[in-house]
Amino acid sequence: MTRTVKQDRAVRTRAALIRAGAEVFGECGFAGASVTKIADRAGLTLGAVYFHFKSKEELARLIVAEQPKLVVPPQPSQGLQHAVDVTLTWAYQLLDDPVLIAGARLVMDQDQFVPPEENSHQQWTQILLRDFQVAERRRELRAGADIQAIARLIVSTCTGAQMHAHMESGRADLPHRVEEMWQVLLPGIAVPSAAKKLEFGEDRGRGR
Amino acid sequence: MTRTVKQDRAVRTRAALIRAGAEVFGECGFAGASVTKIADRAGLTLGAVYFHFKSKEELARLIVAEQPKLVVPPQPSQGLQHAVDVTLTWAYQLLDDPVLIAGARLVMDQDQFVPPEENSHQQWTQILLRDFQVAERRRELRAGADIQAIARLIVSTCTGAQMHAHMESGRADLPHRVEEMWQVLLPGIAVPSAAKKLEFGEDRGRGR
DNA sequence: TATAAAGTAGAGAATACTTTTTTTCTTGTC
DNA sequence: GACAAGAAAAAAAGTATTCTCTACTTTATA
Repeated sequence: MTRTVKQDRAVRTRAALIRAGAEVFGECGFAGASVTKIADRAGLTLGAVYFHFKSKEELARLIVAEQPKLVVPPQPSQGLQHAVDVTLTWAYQLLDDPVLIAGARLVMDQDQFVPPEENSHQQWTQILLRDFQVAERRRELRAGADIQAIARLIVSTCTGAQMHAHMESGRADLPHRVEEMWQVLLPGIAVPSAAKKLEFGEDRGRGR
Repeated sequence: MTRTVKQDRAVRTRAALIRAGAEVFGECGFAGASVTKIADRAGLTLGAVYFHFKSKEELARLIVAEQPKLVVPPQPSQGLQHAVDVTLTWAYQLLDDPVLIAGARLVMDQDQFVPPEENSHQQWTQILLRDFQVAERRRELRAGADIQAIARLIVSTCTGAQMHAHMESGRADLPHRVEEMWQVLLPGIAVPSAAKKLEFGEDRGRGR
């Protein structure tokens, strides 16, 4: 009997389809992106798309699920600094990563292909919440801070900032906006001594 | 020659179409909303839609343009308080106004039917910017506050908060989130004496 | 009653997503 | 190295829906 493993050509075309899908979803949204457009963008045909993915929904779902794995701060950190690093890394990486761009664009379309419990808002909120729990133990936060509310606020702000930045500058000034966000937010949530120690800038977002 | 004025039946059906359009756009986004669905929702036919509106784009454009006029705080105010009032009014009205809901949903789809200079981000940012200019003259803001940056930040946050609230609670907790936003933001932008005087709560959003 | 406004009904051409069929390529075995 | 078998991709077809436009009919006004 002839056993055949997955060919690496298949691995490549699958990656190409995910990339092309991310690009088109990022530009047109879910409903506006046609499978034909995606196949064309990848230089492939409809058959290739439907060989690798069960449906347009599944392709979109995989692209959204891929996201959190992509955002890994270049330098180790904890607590408040880690929260800062995650947002900055996300902002810088969003400048040229089609998958992250698609994730941001599909935020509102998610209900069409993602089960309610897995939406990206909650994913990001959980990540930040853990950082703030650590920050709380390290006494970096003001007394009585509602860390759940703060985590949600930051995710909201980043989501909105991405949209503004997309429309006004092609996202180029997103990192700057994220940094501004922290400058305005910090006095309200962190103790001054902890806020003073935080590091920002490009180093935090894409390594030195 | 027989002159005939616009019949008020036409006024009613036009309003019904705008409402139906807003509902469907709000649920499906621009590309996902079909003109057929809109006509069905209004209990009318395709012909009626195209009699009143040149195209699907035009209908969406009108719905987005309608927005700022809809948000009028119930009580007169100025400066910082007016900024607060506008955001709260917007949040409360968004709970049950299909046109505002559509405006929020279409934020990312705008490039498909709105000329770049008229996008809703800039509309709202301008409104808040004027409030902050007044606030600055009244010495409500901290020295050296970048009011342009703050205005953008607030619009971003409201945009993002609407999306989170939509997914997690059907928007029910949006006013609460907006109020939380101000509580966290104010220490960073306003002088304590001015912040202390601000009023929040449902009264500010939909009258007493 | 005549005229224009407002709506209905339906057609057309394009495009949508998906499935099925056919071809090409790759791999393992002899 | 040739051959067989299955994986990968192309090609094509199917079904449904898209947006828009063009008659045609109803309704309201003067």
